[in-house]
Amino acid sequence: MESHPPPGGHSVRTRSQHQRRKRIVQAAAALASRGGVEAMQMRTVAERAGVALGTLYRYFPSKMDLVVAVVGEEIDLLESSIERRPPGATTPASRAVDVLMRATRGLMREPELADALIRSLILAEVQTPFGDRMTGLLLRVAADGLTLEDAREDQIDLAGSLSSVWVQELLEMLRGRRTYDQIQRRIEAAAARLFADI
Amino acid sequence: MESHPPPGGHSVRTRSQHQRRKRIVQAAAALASRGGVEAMQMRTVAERAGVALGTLYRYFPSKMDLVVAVVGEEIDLLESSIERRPPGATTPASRAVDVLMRATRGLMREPELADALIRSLILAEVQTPFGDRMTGLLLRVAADGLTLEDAREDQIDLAGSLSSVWVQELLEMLRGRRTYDQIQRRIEAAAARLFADI
DNA sequence: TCGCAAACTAGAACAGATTCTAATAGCTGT
DNA sequence: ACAGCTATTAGAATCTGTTCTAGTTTGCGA
Repeated sequence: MESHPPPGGHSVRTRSQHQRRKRIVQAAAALASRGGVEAMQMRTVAERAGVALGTLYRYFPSKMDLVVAVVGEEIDLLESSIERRPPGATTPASRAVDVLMRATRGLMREPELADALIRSLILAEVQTPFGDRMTGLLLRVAADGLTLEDAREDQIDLAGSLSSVWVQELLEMLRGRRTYDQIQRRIEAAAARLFADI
Repeated sequence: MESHPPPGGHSVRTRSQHQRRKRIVQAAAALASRGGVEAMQMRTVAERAGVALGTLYRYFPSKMDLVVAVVGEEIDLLESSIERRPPGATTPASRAVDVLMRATRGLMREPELADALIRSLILAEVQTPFGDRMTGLLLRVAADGLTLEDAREDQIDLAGSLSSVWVQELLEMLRGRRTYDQIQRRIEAAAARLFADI
């Protein structure tokens, strides 16, 4: 239910705790990229990361928290990729499409992981930074550096909507009900309209 | 994972099997409309429906299948209500908004059940007719009688996108992260753009 | 260095979904 | 009435997420 404050409660996370946390997330990601969430069993993750089950639960109070952490890393990758090579298209809508399709291709590379992560996140009871981060990324890229704080409410609404459309399309694709081209067409259509006057 | 063919495998479902199935679904719905999915425990459902656990699993191979069945009944209600009293607004976009907000209010009445509904929709492996039905309903209502078969692909895309936005907003609401008014604002903004030239 | 609080560990315990088993009940065709 | 089949039942068993326990290790301020 909670996010994941460092174990101690009040103090700063030490280096070794940071390492441990990282090892756990990596082990989890490795397992998930094979058999999906069900292969990512808490006992197995703990074993693989070389920590006790209780320790795993100290770092990640629930499996969902762990999933969220794994997803967080994926988004980090996307963000740094965008930073490294920003979309060069000329309209806000096409820059947004660029980002989303790049993310789509990234996730397609590990379909099991993607499927597991997307599903879990959508079902998550916990507050996940996922939606907000994607929304912020879209705004930044579409409206040239606009941040979530500076954006007008209606701009946030529209970026959020585009993000929703994308997530749903991604899910459909992972279910085998959409091709990459279909997603692209739909995202382009939605972005062109939603971001027309952003 | 599977749909739910009648127990026997090949033969027609008998009356008593039909009754049994119905009792199970009713018991499940009753439990879910209180504590949500977690209150709807398989043992409890079986007990409440007066069948053995094994029998419950013969009818519904997984809890999700049971949820989907419960949800199916709710969707029927929703659709027939909308057909009984069609939205009277003047623009396609506002008729679509009308439908979606009516559905929203309907679902708000049983939040626990709604939560289960939306979640199951999103993660169902099985093809739930819901997405298509909602898309079709939106098209029909917005473009005055247009059916899924007659619609152009781009129209279906846009209606599908609006449906995605709605589902995501609904989920956020059920998580307590959106108010009704926020949803309305977002749906109106999205519909106005997506359905502008439908 | 001492001592304490927090972190860690192995493993048992618990909970709820799902599966399995052995036995019984009910129907169908002969 | 009988044989053979499927449905059903009670209950045990299994699997995995989560919690709990009791004891050990570690970091660190006095």
